[in-house]
Amino acid sequence: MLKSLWLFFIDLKMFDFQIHSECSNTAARVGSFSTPHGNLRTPQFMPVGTLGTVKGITATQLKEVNAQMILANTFHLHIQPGEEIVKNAGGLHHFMGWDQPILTDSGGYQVFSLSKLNKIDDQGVSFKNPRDGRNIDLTPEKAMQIQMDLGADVVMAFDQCPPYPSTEVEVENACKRTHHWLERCIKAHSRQDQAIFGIIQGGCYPHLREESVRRVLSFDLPGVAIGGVSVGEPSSEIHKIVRHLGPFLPAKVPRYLMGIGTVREMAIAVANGIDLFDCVLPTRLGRHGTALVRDERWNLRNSCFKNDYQPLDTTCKCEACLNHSRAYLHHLIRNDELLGLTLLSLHNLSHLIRFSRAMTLAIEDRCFSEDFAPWQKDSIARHTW
RNA sequence: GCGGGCGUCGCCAAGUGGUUAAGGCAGCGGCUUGUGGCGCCGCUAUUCGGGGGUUCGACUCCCCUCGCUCGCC
Repeated sequence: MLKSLWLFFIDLKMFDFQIHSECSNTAARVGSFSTPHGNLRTPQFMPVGTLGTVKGITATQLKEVNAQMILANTFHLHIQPGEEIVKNAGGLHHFMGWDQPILTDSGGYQVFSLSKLNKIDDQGVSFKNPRDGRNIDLTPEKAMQIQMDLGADVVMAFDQCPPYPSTEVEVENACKRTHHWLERCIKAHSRQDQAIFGIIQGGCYPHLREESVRRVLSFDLPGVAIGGVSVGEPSSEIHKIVRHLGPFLPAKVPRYLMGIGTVREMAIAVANGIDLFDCVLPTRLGRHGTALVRDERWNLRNSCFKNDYQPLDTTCKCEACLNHSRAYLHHLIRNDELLGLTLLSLHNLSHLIRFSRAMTLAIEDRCFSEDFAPWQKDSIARHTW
């Protein structure tokens, strides 16, 4: 009794989510989520650092663009260097030199998207390591053990993420499996200094989403995520899912929309009560030579930037915009210079994090609306962006 | 000076008589949403150094010419 009380106390202290401000006419809210490695202000965008590094970006640079939490990936870190190495290094924070919050994805998505699956059943999945072809078994228990060894602040339940399109029966089966696995994940997870988030599945089928959210919420976890989006469906489907699920999500915990990272999707999600995002898009676009400017994408390879000596985005204070011209970035990208990839990735991260901050300010200033589009001249939220 | 070889897109390069002249690089654009710096998709030579000729038909054969290149004197 005493012990459970004490654990409850620790739980509260380590993972307290507080709402600071709410929008009057939407579900948008400003909050903070405490973790053993510091507080996370929400709404917030998390850079993705699959292998324990946001590709091409240093921890110092991440802090300069005000990144607060990053996502690392169980699947990739398990394959290389292996959780033992990370554990022996003192955990992922020490290993990668990042002293702020970290979330680890369970690897469920990668198992289904990246590897050649051999077998999937209620027990778990068996797949070929895409690196060396060796067989790897992953179960909810194993995924939890790996994540406990990695030592992130937030760990994700091991889920089955069905592709798009999938039949109703396929999605329903994936949901059932995800719910059973969630129960096993919770049983297997024993680190009190880590929060575990459950994942809602259900594809584009509203009644399956509803059933999933009910099942996941029944475990009363410190956070909840909407999974199974950004798997190839049109963005209008993402909007529908977010709008449909919003009213079902509990107010007291952070709500995380997995894999989303465009300003439009983020704005609509925040309007429906989402607090957290992660996405590979800003860094992947950066590596492919594309910069996010306002709500546009600029391909810096394009010859129109050859003689353009203006900063990329005059409203941005990132290293790329502060110190360099479009012409220089164009030159770097054209010549496959690593620095170009770094600078554009950095700018794109800065852009989405700045956008998170703009939404926060707009909610606090009570000028957030369903269609939060501060890049538009007639937007009431324009002054925050 | 004599003899041989070669000239096809900015670069490399298929094609040696038959309908719309491969491909690669470069160039011009596009795609990218719980990450392989991976990659994918369009567009880019009405014309084969130039000029004549043979032929129903010529990048392909013949002649002249220009340019490059190798060998011999």
